[in-house]
Amino acid sequence: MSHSGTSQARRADARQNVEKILDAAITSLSRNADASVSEIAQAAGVGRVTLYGHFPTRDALIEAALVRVISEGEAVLAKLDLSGDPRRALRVLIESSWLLIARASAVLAAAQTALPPGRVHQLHAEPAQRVDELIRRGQAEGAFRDDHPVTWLTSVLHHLLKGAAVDVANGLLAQADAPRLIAETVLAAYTRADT
Amino acid sequence: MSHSGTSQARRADARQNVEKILDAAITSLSRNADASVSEIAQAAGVGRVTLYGHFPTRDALIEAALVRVISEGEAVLAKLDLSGDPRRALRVLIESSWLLIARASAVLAAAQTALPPGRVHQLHAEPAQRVDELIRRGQAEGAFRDDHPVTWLTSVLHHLLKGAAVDVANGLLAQADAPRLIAETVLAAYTRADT
DNA sequence: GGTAAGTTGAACAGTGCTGTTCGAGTTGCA
DNA sequence: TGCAACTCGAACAGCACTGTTCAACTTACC
Repeated sequence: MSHSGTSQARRADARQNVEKILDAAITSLSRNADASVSEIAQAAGVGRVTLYGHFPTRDALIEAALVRVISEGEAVLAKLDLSGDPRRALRVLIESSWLLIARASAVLAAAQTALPPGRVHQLHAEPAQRVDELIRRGQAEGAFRDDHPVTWLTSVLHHLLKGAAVDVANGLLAQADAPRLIAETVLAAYTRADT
Repeated sequence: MSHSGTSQARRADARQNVEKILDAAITSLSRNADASVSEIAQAAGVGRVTLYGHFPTRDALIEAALVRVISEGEAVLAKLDLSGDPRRALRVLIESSWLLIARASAVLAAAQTALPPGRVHQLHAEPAQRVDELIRRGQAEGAFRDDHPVTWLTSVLHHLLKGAAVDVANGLLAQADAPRLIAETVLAAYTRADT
């Protein structure tokens, strides 16, 4: 029952419960950024005490959920072929990962208030850099506008993804339409307007 | 001391305190979406009991703050000349009101979790429609792309404004650069990209 | 089948919040 | 000057949550 350690020789159901809890944490935190531990435990179909058996504190649970959702995102990102035309690459990136990224940014927001400042950015740094490089390359090749700083362009991508997720959650936007609209909008935003 | 009523014959310092409280509520909620009543009272330089003297409940306070920040926005919006070239109008709209709108959306987010669902949208409907009409007109005149639904275009504007505010708060974006970047990005996003 | 590992609800202490009451102190205003 | 309006801190009850303990239970695994 000792939480973590070197993660060895745990009984099958224990490991399974950790998974269930993390899943429940991610979806619960997505719906409500300050979901209670009881709420998450219930969503996981597990007793509250069991949860505390695996995670010493609520913050630790949130951090674990964040790590998980980020590594999920990393896994998807790593599989993608982001070489070649930057505009195509960006489209691929958005269309194949927008749901995951939406989940991620929901948990990210939840973590932002619960974890020490900087910790989130630290965990998020690696996958973020991958996107960063794509955009930088796009600028260098003349595919994306270079009159805006990279940080702003990545920010735009981030906010539009997150915003679209919010819209879907609020029923203002259909799941199916989202990826296309996001991709077209981001590509347009990355292009200098004539006027 | 009776809260509200027909808002008459209140002593000067009382009215003044209500103002101080609302101001403090707006700025406090902008920093922290679930700021406590004590926090807000302290920020207003007022006792907690005094605050409860003016607002019966935390939710009532939040609603009042929302009403106030929205009407502030309305006041700014109403003063603007949004006729003529839609692209120019949109630029004017963003540059002259982005700070206010940022404040508004922060409080809006805070209210979203504290007020009954629909209430926020209800209060927000009027000023939102004004922007709606501008975008609709822009589409009709061929100034904005019409292959995306109006709801999405307004959403894009909304999310970019809010996102920029977050970036500024996090030190990722300079106050001074924000309006220009937002305006140029939104205008680009409203323009069909060649590719 | 036996045993250690894991789960569970009940119950506890501690904390921080909301909203209220009270009594004493200030202060606008006529 | 006087009084009602207002403010204020202290202190209260109620609630929800976080973590912890315990003793009984089920279950994976050899």
